[in-house]
Amino acid sequence: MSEAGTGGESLLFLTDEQLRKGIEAMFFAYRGFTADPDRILSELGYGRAHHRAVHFINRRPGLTVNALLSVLGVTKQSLNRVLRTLIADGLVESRVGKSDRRERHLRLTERGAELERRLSEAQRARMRAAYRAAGPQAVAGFRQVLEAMMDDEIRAQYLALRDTQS
Amino acid sequence: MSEAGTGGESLLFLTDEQLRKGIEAMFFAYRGFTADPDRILSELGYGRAHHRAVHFINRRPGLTVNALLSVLGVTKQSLNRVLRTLIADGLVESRVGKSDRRERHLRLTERGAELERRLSEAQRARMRAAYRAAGPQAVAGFRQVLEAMMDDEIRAQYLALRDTQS
DNA sequence: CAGTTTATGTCAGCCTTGTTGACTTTCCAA
DNA sequence: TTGGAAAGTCAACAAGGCTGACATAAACTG
Repeated sequence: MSEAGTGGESLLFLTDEQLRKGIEAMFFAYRGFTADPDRILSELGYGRAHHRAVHFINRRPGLTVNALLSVLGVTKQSLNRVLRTLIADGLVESRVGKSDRRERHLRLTERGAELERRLSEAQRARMRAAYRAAGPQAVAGFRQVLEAMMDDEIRAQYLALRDTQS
Repeated sequence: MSEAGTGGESLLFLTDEQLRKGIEAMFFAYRGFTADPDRILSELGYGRAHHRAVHFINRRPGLTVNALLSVLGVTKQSLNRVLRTLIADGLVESRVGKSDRRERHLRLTERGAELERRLSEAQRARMRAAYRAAGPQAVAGFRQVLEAMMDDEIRAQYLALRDTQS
């Protein structure tokens, strides 16, 4: 795994050693990525699962339980537990669907939106600092590698969501 | 990436919208990042915690429980449970410290090393594909952003480990 | 209209992996 | 030599995954 490559480009960045550094960087960076929201959440007695639900409900207001399920990649029983507490606490509202009354459409209440802003601002602040430190070109590369790392199915979901207005 | 900015550089990459895309990319990519090892682990009745322990024991053979604890960022009780099963299953060996007999020094057995190779090769394969697809420049940016995203303390640990031979 | 499928919710029970508290063994310093 | 600190272990609890079974309501299909 080394030395000069085909196409006149070095392949040194594909050595096991380089890959290992990337793997460890991913592991440690993800800890930082979730650290700030985690602190806020634990004050309120919530966990990461609540954050994820709130995030995607904010992103697609009115989405159905089923849609949320498939974005999050968890079972309905697992999501339901989280959703139940968010609804009981008045952060999420569940409305019966107009055209299909079996569906429940989810949206954040004003209080839910407030929590969402608090969580996402904390997460953005760290991201902003990292982006600023690394510069625009690094950020473009960062996004490229992450997108290439996703499962095909997940990437399709991500791309469909990516350029959507919230 | 265009426009004029302070210092002659565009700041469009720091908009909330761009940050949000990065946050979601991180979320979905991490799922892909762990997906392959997770499949192998669940066949064997292990979880991600076992993977992390095996990874870092392989990286620093002979490290103490305490050292492993601080790399992983969990409590010793939590780690102990995982370690106990790995030792019972003959994947990890625990030796009483020579100079300080309170310490336990951990290393992989041959079977443990075999599992480690299987797990890390699966993870590297995905990483390699992503790196190859994105190219060396993107990879450099990827690493820069990840490093900037870590907590200061964690980054120090990561950097100390980064260029160490395993 | 009867029967089936779909969307959702709920209960029960299991597992992994985090937590805190209490305890033992060992080391070291006063 | 004794008391505290450090390393590790055991016990018990909680969050949040999972599966399986089942209920309800609404929609769809023959």
